[in-house]
Amino acid sequence: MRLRFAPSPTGYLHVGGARTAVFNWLIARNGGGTFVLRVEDTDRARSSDEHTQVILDGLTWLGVDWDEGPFFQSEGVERHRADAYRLLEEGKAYRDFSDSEAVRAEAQERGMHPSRVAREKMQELGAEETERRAEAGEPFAIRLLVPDGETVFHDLVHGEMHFGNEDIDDLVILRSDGTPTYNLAVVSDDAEMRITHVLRGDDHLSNTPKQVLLYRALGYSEPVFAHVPLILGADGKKLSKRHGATAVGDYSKEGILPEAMMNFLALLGWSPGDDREFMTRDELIEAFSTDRLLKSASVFDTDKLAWLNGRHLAEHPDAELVAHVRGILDEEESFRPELLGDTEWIGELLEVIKPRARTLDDLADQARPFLCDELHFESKAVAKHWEKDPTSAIDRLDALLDAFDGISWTREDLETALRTRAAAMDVSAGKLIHPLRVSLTGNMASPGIFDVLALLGRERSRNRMEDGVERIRRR
RNA sequence: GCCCCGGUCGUCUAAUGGUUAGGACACCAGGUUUUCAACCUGGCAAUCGGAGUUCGAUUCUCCGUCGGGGUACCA
Repeated sequence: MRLRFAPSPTGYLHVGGARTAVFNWLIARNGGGTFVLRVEDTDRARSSDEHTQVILDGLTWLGVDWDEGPFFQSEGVERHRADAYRLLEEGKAYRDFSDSEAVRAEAQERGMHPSRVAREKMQELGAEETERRAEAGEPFAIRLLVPDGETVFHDLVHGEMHFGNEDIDDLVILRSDGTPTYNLAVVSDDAEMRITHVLRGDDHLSNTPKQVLLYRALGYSEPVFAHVPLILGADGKKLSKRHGATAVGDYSKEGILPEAMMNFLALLGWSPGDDREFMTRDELIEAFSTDRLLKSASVFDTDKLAWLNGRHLAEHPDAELVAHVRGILDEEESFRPELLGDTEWIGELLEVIKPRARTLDDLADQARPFLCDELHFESKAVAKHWEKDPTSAIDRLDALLDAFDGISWTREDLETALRTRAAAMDVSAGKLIHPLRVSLTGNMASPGIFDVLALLGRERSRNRMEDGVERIRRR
């Protein structure tokens, strides 16, 4: 089994393309096949090395690795050209000297397809004249001469497909400037690379009969086709930039984990058949099969992706999470990277912040009060728990400073001390906890307050509490 | 216009010629709790419409409708 992913480097790696890549990769890995990467850069004007690199990086990030390539379609132009000329010599294609603009206008006028007008012109011209003009160096395009009849092929997703050849135009296979067109290039390349399974987006379904005709005309053996449905935006329209993030790179920037992205993408247009949704890479490879591919388009639901990411986050190795958090917090001036060295402490921290985070960005936000000295005070928290009743807030922080004085700094003892003091003051524990949380984290919400105290340690906690008292006084 | 593809809760999906049409995300309610999450319990919610085949169709067929793709000397 030989499969391929063949993106054109005219933009970033779109999630739809990424999903196609994932499907191909999954099939290859599941069945011991070979996965080939081919960059379709025949459209020179729109292609760039930069885009190619972005696409390669995106695949690598996702964990989609290739066994062969990347090959570049532009490297095969000589072969493409040779294929086109062979068809010409064999009478399966013809020269088209006409001006494409004029032909299109005429076709429009006569209600015909442009290629049929071109075919008519070719026939009017006659073989001799055609030959003469070619020898005189007049430029021409080469069109495939579509035979009468019907083109039938099998699609793994859609079943047997029938197309009447009268609906297939005599497509240009070689432009008048000598460059091959897409349909010829893919067929020639897929044949050359001995691709056995072509799985791609539904948008290529209508191209397939043309390509099948090309395979047959060239005498190349046809691959098995599978056309997977498209991915839509939340409004049910084709996913585009106005839906927000559509590039794989956008999601990596937002703190989505690659294994979560792959998991989510695999579930768009495919399902394992049971109720499993959270799946590791290995589980996906194990479970994947083309016969469970779906026919209908699906909507890219970022909420579900976020949920899935949270699940993967919980299973992700701590060391890597720490590296990500460091990357994000490095921007922060008061960041103290040396704290990351204490693996036991970091482990405890991650344990309490992981369930509160869905993305790596969330995780960094949660970790910030513990890893940075400078707090970002949430105005809502300050207003509610400090400013509404500043006197009580100060009293309560002072009381806690006193209550915590000299005790062993453990979750249990801290809790006992706080609750005892609350009882003595005849207030609920929450009344002490809320202003305390603001002083320790600057936030409205945080992990359990005794976890926060323990994680911060005596020194940093007391400093922040004292600083809190100062801040309230100054207001 | 012509050709082609598709249509199960808001979303991702499961299922079968006969089921109370299942699960998940989201949402709502309750529990837990110092907050926010996480977690537990419960709830809301779907077979695009119309014919036909059949004892019985969500499932099979046709028509319609809606959505999508193609119809380039783009890929």
